[in-house]
Amino acid sequence: MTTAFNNAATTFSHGGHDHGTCVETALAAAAGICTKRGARLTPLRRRVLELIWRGHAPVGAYDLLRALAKKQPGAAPPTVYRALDFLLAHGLVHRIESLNAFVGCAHPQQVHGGQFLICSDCGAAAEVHDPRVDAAISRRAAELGFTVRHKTVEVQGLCAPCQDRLQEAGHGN
Amino acid sequence: MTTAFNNAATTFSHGGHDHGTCVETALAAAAGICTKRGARLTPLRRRVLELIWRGHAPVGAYDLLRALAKKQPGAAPPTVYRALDFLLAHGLVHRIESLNAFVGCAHPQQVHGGQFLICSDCGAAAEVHDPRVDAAISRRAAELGFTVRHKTVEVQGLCAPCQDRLQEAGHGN
DNA sequence: TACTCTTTTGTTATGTTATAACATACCTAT
DNA sequence: ATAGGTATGTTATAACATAACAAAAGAGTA
Ligand SMILES: [Zn+2]
Ligand SMILES: [Zn+2]
Ligand SMILES: [Zn+2]
Ligand SMILES: [Zn+2]
Repeated sequence: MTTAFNNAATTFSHGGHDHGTCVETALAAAAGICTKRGARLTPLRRRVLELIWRGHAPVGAYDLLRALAKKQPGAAPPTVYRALDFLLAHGLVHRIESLNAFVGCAHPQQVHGGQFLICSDCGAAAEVHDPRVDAAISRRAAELGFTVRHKTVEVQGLCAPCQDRLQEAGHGN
Repeated sequence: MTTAFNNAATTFSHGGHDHGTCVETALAAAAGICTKRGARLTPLRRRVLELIWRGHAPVGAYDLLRALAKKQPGAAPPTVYRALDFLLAHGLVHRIESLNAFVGCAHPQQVHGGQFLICSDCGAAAEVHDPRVDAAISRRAAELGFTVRHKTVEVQGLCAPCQDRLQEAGHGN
């Protein structure tokens, strides 16, 4: 089997993976998608996507702005929010509602509402697509005559490595 | 069977229900819970809870502040955020992350993370507790070694009455 | 009662996130 | 070239949230 990048295990591996490959994969996928759709992944938009992919933890718009402003003094809030709007519209990033922050999409090929596991300790957010979760929500909504437009599932907790680390640290107490 | 207040059908009934009863039920339940716990549902906190229960649509903190300020000129952001902190801590209201807004809890007796169906048209948010949704999320998290602390499920879409109304309006086009 | 400790509320200031509105630059096609 | 659309620059402001300290109110005790 081929190595799967941008899955939950990779996200929570805390640097124990080749993150350069994550970024390359994501940027290449984004470029391909935009070309196919006739959308323009301009240098600015590409730069913002790159900044978001600096890690697996969701990034705030003003963090992006600060990073952007280092090489681009004219950058202002609309600069980054417009880029984010573009990236969101094309499914290249997701907004994490409970953090007011943005994270790169692990599977931008198909349209989807994301389900996220967010580690309270290391901050990483892993995108998962559990059809059972999806089906359970759809089923319940249908029972109530509710038409679903978008599902938000965000689970706060501790990833396995952080649990282990915290437990280890606890031994000393 | 007794009439069930504050369920999804009631929430989406668009005024076709006795909302006074919703409010009374909620305030009485809140008072009971606070008494039992030795927590103080002060006039201010009670007033904020009452304002949140003016409808079934989530309310922003600054909307609450404006409403509060009419009878209480000294009210400032901390006034309302403190009251909200209290109400959240005691499970009397929920925060809707995707709206930065707050809604009354329909079942404050037991601790729970809420699942919400939010109508994009009328704005109402119905709290549901589907054990299958809950179980599916827990199961998936467990498979990935992720320890769940809090689940956020917020579904945007159209409630049945709004669908019907929009479809009806569409006939004229 | 007077005291003291704790909780709640008042008050001012500031931090953080997001958008409105209009100007300019840049592509693309005729 | 030039007109129309898309993207970015720029300034201002709206919307959401918290920090920090002061004053008041409640609850228990001497
Ligand atoms: Zn990576
Ligand atoms: Zn972690
Ligand atoms: Zn009601
Ligand atoms: Zn509705």
